[in-house]
Amino acid sequence: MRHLPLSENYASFSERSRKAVSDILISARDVLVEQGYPRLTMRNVAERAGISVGNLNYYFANKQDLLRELLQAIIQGYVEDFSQIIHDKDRAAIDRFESVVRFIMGDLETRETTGFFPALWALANHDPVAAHEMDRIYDVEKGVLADLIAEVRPDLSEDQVNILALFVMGAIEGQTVFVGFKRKNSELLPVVTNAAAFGFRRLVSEIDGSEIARLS
Amino acid sequence: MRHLPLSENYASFSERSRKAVSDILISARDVLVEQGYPRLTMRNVAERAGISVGNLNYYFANKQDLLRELLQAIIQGYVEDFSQIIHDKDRAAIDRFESVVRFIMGDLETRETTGFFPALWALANHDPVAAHEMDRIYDVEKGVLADLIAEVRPDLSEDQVNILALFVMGAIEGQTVFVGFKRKNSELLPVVTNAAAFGFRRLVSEIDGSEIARLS
Amino acid sequence: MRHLPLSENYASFSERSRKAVSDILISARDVLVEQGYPRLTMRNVAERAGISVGNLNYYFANKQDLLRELLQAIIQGYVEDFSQIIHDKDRAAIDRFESVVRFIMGDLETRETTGFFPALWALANHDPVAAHEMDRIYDVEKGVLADLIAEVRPDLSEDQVNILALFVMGAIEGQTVFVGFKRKNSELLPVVTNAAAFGFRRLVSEIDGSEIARLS
Amino acid sequence: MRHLPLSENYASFSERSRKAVSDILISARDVLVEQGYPRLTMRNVAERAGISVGNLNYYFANKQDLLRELLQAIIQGYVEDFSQIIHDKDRAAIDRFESVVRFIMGDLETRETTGFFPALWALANHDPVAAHEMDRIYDVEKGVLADLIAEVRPDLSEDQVNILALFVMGAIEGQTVFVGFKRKNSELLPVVTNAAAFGFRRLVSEIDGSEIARLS
DNA sequence: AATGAATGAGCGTTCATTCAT
DNA sequence: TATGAATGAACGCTCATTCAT
Repeated sequence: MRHLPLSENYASFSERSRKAVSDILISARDVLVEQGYPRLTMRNVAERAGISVGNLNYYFANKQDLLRELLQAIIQGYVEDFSQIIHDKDRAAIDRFESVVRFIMGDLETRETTGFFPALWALANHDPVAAHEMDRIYDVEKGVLADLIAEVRPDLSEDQVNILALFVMGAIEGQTVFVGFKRKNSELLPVVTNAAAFGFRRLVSEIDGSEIARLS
Repeated sequence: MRHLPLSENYASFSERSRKAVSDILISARDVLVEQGYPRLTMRNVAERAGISVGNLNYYFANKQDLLRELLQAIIQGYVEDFSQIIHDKDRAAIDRFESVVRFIMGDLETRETTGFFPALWALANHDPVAAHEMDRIYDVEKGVLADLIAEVRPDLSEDQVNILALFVMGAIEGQTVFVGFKRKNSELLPVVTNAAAFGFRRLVSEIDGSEIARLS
Repeated sequence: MRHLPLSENYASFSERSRKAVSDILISARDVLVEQGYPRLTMRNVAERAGISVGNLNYYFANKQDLLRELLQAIIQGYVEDFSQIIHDKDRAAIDRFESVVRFIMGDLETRETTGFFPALWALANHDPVAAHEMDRIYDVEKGVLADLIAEVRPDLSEDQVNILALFVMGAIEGQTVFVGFKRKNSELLPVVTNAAAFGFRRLVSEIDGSEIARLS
Repeated sequence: MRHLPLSENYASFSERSRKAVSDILISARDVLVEQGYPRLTMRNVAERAGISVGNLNYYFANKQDLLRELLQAIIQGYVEDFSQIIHDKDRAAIDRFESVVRFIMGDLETRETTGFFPALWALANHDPVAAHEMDRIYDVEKGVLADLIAEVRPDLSEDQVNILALFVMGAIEGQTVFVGFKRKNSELLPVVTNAAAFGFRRLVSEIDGSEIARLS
């Protein structure tokens, strides 16, 4: 599983405390991913982390705080992954674009991703903190895609590039609930990935700027 | 808002009962959509419906039953909509395919759709009833897409058609959390729809069967 | 099972009503005997009787009333049985006494008796109605025993006879919870009955009046 | 009142916890004895103990657990009393037997005994835990009686001794509901005790083994 | 007579949170 | 830091009872 990087809020903490906080966040993530948000209770997290509820409340004064830090930590992990995608300048931009698409889709089949993101999306509908963290990760993901699309299509405006990136990102993320971990068609992820790669490649390469704005 | 068709379980009920059940389901849907699943409590639903908890339990013996009927009713509404998509034989299959894509995407911006589906996806990760209802609606949606794709591309095998339909469906549904109701980029739904229409049209028209199975 | 004689309260009722009341009481008795007092709910009784709760409340305005009538009816059945014990004047009084002891003990093994009386005793500790009905049945039972003891022992005072009858009655009833229906030692009822018959016969025949009042 | 010995489950608890558990069990016993089993609710117990329902559930995770511990504790108190009955070897076995009979009967008039045992008997008809605890106490009581009877009557087989002990025990316990605390004839307990002592003494001394097996 | 619909109180239980130690 | 103890509100659900039809 992805590691859980602590936010800078904990920079000044002792190593022991950082370990405790980290253990708690890992436990919370596991509960959330394995049992869903309604079962993400302070008790369950404390039990999973092997500490008392009182102690959990010492590290996280309330559930809101825990949830915020949890979302930040999980999302930071994904953000760091995206940031590490190498922009190998030797390869054609469109090929690097396809690589990124395939990379993101490859992640959908992990238990963590399938368990976490639908919960995040649902939460973001009513929880501002979740909505904010959701924006954070997808701004990064969209930025990665937009950079590559801009390189492939210097003729497009920034807005047009942005729209394409937004669509491609949503289209990829949407696969989660159909071919994700233990989902009904999870064995089809590889071939769906092929369809995605082909489709987005064509789309990005061939769409005319005017198509984006045209009336239906 | 979409109406909530009662299941045939209630066919034999009195008009008064059907009205009460319908009111309850509408209240439950509103609570779910507006406040999210964790707030979907028997008390909240009863209060919203203007009845007592006792009476709510009279109509739905337990929360599981209420949730099942709610999911069935909501999903039946979507299923009926899909079933009504006219297969206008005068138009080319690829044009009808694009119409369907635009129709589905047009639905994403409704409050109900944006509020409901992420909740359903999250629920389906841990609740078998939700998982089953989710399968039901997406089998229909995928079937609609697959029929059209098969008509456009008689050269593809059933499996290949199915994979394309699965991808297109996931790609459309994924837009929900980015351009849905009150989401950050909801004003971009029309142009993203254009990108989707263009991209899927190209994909379906031009992909070679061998592309689907090729190694990455 | 013993029949359930309706009290004279229902003498003026139509045959149809008497049938309904009787059905309800039988259902209530069955629920009480089979499931215990905590499960003797209006709903359970109505369901068992195949009528609605509303209708049950039509016949018995509240649970107290139902319970009172139920206790009266059940106990009346036992009372009538006791009353039918033939005082065969041809046999010796002590033999008839033993017959009555054996008769009462023979009843303990029925499901109804084992299920009903402990519930009645527990109820009588806190419910005046139950206490009153309990007095009623045991006054009769004690009277039967006392009459025979008085015949066996004309030398004893009425008080002394009464005390002996009270003791014998309690001693018999107490067997219920040890050798009653499905109780741990229920297969020993016949031999325990022998011990009882022998013991009470000796006791009644041989005890001296002065023994009853002596200090321990 | 009898003290309530905590089971060894609580041996490792802090003094404060043991005090709390003990207070709760005492409160629960009082509620059960004074108000009966249907009123033995978590809320009533908590209120009686002067704590919150939440705290009650902290000590006893559910009502079943509370009931089990309560029954165990109450019964352990009686068991310990029985175990302390001195087998004074200087006196004749039959005299010691009579003493035990008188000792047990002397207990019937306490509020606790009269309130508790009928509730236990009723409960045992439908609750396996109650049935088990009931077996536990009566196995001890029967053992005490059987030991003495065997000493009095070395000519009887173990089975025969057991049957006599079973009968005597039931006969004693049965007095509870007639001459127990605040029962109709409670003032007669002393004289009934005399009758019992005399009757059982004669029975045990004089019954012939063959009487136990004879047909009625 | 009989039903179905409705209520409000109370049930056992879980929850996030607080606090003394 | 860490625990165990405590709270009060809310949870899903059942209950006896009422009422319009």
